Amino acid sequence: MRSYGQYCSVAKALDVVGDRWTLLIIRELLVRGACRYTDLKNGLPGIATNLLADRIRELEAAGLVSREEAPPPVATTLIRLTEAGQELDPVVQALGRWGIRYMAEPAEGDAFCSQWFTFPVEVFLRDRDPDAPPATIELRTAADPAVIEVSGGSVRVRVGSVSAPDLVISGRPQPILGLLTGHLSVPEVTALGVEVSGDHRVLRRVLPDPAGQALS
Amino acid sequence: MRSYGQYCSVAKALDVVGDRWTLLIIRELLVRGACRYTDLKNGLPGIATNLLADRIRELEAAGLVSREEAPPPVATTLIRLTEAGQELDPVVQALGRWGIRYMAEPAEGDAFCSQWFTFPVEVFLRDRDPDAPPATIELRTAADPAVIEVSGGSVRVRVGSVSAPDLVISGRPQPILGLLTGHLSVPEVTALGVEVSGDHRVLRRVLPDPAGQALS
DNA sequence: CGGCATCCTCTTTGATACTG
DNA sequence: CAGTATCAAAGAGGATGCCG
Repeated sequence: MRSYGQYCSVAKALDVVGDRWTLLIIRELLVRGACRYTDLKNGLPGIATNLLADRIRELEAAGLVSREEAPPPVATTLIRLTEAGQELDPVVQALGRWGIRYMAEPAEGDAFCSQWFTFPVEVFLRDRDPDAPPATIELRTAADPAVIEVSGGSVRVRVGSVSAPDLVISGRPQPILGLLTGHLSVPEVTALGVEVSGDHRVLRRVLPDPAGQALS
Repeated sequence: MRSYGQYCSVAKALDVVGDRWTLLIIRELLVRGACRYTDLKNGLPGIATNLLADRIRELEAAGLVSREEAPPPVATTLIRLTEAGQELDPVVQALGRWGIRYMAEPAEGDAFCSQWFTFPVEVFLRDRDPDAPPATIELRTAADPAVIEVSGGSVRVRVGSVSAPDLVISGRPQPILGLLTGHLSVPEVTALGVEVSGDHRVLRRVLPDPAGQALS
């Protein structure tokens, strides 16, 4: 990217990460951890392959990501964030919080990946009963399933499945997001075609107060 | 900007503010408050005038800025952030903090504007003696002067001058920044051509601890 | 398959000149 | 002061090809 040529830390930051797609690549590496080239490509629907290759090279040159040869069983190169790259977390978080205002719209034709549930969950969900035994919620959309793990005061999301989830939420991403952010209640999302089956008390455990009350 | 087409709040945020120059326009409006077109142009050295006009229109359409006709004495239109625009402050702050790592380099040929002192000051300076009377530090570089106002527990920066500053710091932006961030001491910046004249105790009042000790 | 490189088209930008 | 007009250069997007 062409430098802004301004002696200001905001401009300097954007000199490095202000290019199109760059912060979304960082987002993927933050929520997924180390990735293969193909994982990145799948998590960034719409990116041109040459552009992804270019950006990874630029990020590597800037010291924000590094490549690592995985040992024989996997035998591929993994791309991971360096410490400087990880320190972009507050930037991506701030963007993710600010952008939540645009998630209410239907998003016709938008792509969706289950790891993107991470942002709303980190912002809105809390483990309000840290001493209770660990619990899991499985999220099932058209994309891969994701699991919310609630345990000892922390709430985490990861891509994947679990053998016996306490609660399963299936449906379109948008109403599920409405439920997780506390904007919609269980009856409301059910009316929107979302299926919520299992132990509803887990929801009360993680949802913020006003929504937790309105669950019924 | 072409949409990323991803149902993710980070991507949605970048759909709106991810264009080149856009976040720097927000930066100017955050640190300067309402601005005329020309003020923005001066605070964004390097931007093409048509691009600035385009971006302002886009930001207006997105509801992040609004235009306001100033009353007769000024008789010009002011551009100001809406509430949604102001809420980008955490994003710009996070970028500004992350970008500080690139401010150590000499920045040969970079432009500088005095309002950009705002970011390091907000990050690094504190009023450690809130009950002391208000104090002011004037910063003089090749650009317009700026004033750091220390009063009642808060530290602010504004463009402009003051009649009788308690302390005056003159020189190149880079070593002055080193002083304000606590990376350089007064003797060190003096050796780099910075002149510090007045009541040095004001510096002890605002600088963080380790540097405050190392002033002598 | 995973991991790119090439080629081509289209859009965005940067620089400068000009106007109400 | 507050933009618009013009045009060349750079960058993005999309398709396809190559190689271990």
